[in-house]
Amino acid sequence: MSDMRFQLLETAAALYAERGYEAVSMRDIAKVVGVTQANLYYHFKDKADLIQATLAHVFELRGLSLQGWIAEHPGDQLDAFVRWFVTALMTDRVFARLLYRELIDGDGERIAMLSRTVLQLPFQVITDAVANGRSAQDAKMVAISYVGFVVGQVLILPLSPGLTGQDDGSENADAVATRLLGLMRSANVEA
Amino acid sequence: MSDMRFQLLETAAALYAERGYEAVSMRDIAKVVGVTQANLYYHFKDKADLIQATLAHVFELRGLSLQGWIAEHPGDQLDAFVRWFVTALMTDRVFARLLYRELIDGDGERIAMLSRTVLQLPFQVITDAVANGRSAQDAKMVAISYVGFVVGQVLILPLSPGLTGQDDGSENADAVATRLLGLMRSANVEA
DNA sequence: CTACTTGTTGAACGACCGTTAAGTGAGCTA
DNA sequence: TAGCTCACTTAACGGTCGTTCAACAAGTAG
Repeated sequence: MSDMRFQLLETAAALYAERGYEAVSMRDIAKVVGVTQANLYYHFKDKADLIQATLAHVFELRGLSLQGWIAEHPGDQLDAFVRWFVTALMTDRVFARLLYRELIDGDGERIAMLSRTVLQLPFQVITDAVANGRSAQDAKMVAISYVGFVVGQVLILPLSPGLTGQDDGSENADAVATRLLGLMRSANVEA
Repeated sequence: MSDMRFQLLETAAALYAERGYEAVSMRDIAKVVGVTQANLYYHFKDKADLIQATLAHVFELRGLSLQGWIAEHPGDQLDAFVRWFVTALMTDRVFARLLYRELIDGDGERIAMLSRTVLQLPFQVITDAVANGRSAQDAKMVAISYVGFVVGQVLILPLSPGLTGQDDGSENADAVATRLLGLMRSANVEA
C-alpha cells in the first residue's frame, strides 16, 4: 500500500472514530494530512468508499493483532481473548469507537465484514472454551453473551463516575478483565 | 407542552435515533412534521438546543416508565429491572438507539443527564438487590457490571446471525432477559 | 375598532458539502 | 529527448447546511 493511502486511512480512522462519519468532511481529512481534498478522489472512489476502506483497514489490522495474541497464549484461550479484547477496547480508542459505531449504524454488509475480520475468531475461541457439557447450540449462545459482556462493560465505563459517585474513570484494563473473567467462570459452572 | 413542540420532539427523536444527529437536518424534521424549517427556531434556540431537548424528552419519558414498572413489581427488583430494560432496548428502537449514541458521543453534561433520568434508579435497584454479603463498593461494581451486561447483550444481537450461522435475529426479549438473569444469579453466589 | 402577543411563513444569507474536470510536474521508458 | 504514466493541485460546479429576519394571520385584551 502506498504511503499516502496509508496516511489517508489512518487519519480518516482517527477522525471518523472521534466525530462520526457524517461530521467529518473530505476537506477535514485532507487538511490534517496536508493535501487537497481532490487528492482523496484519486485514492478512493467517493466518501462511501473511503469509509468502507477505513473500516477494513482498521478491523483487519486488529484482527491480525488478536490472531497473534491468541497464538501466543495457547493455555487459557478464554482468558487470553478477554484480556486482549478488554485492553483493546480500553486503550485503542480508534478501534473501540469505530466498532461501536458499526454495531449501531453498520448495514448488513459492513456488519458481516466486522464479524469476519475481528469477531469470528474470538467467537470460535469462546465457543470451544465453554463447550464442555453443553450442546453446540448452548455453547454458541454463551459465546455471544460473553462477547456482549465485554462490549457492554467497556461501553458503560464512562457512566461509572456519575453512578458510583467516585471518579474512578481510570480503572485498569486488567482489573476489568479479571472482574469479567470471574463472573464468566462462576456463571460457567451451571448450565 | 404545546402540541407542535411535542410533535417536533417526537419526530426529531425518531430521525436522530435512526440516522444520527449530523445526518438529520432541520429541514428534514420540518418536512416530516409539515412545517417550514424556520418554525423550528421559534421553539428551539438552535440545533444543539433541539438535540438536547429531544434527549431530555425521550429519556425522561422512559425513566418514568421504568419508575412505574419497578413500583408495580415489588417482589424481585433485579428481575423486574432486567426484564424492563431488555424489553425496552429490544422493542423501543428510538430509546435504544439514542441511548447507544449518547454512550458513544455524549459529552459530560449529556452523560450526566442520562445517568440522572434513566440509569440512576436501576443502578440503585441493582445495588440493593446484590448487596447481601458484599461491601458497598463491591455491590456498586456488580451493579455497573449488570447494567453493562444488558447494554452489551442487546447491542450485539445483530451479530448473532452472522456468528452462529443461524438467522435467529428474532430472539424474544423475554428469552434474552431470562438467559441474562440466569447468568447473573449463578455468578451472584460467589464474591 | 385598535393594539398587542403568539405561532408561523417566505425568502434569503454566507458557509460548507461532495464531487469533477482540466492542468501540472516529476520520473520512467523507448 | 519525446512521450507517457502517476500522484497531485487548482478551481470550480450545484446543492445543502444552519440560521436570521421581515412579514403575516389569528386570537385576545382594552
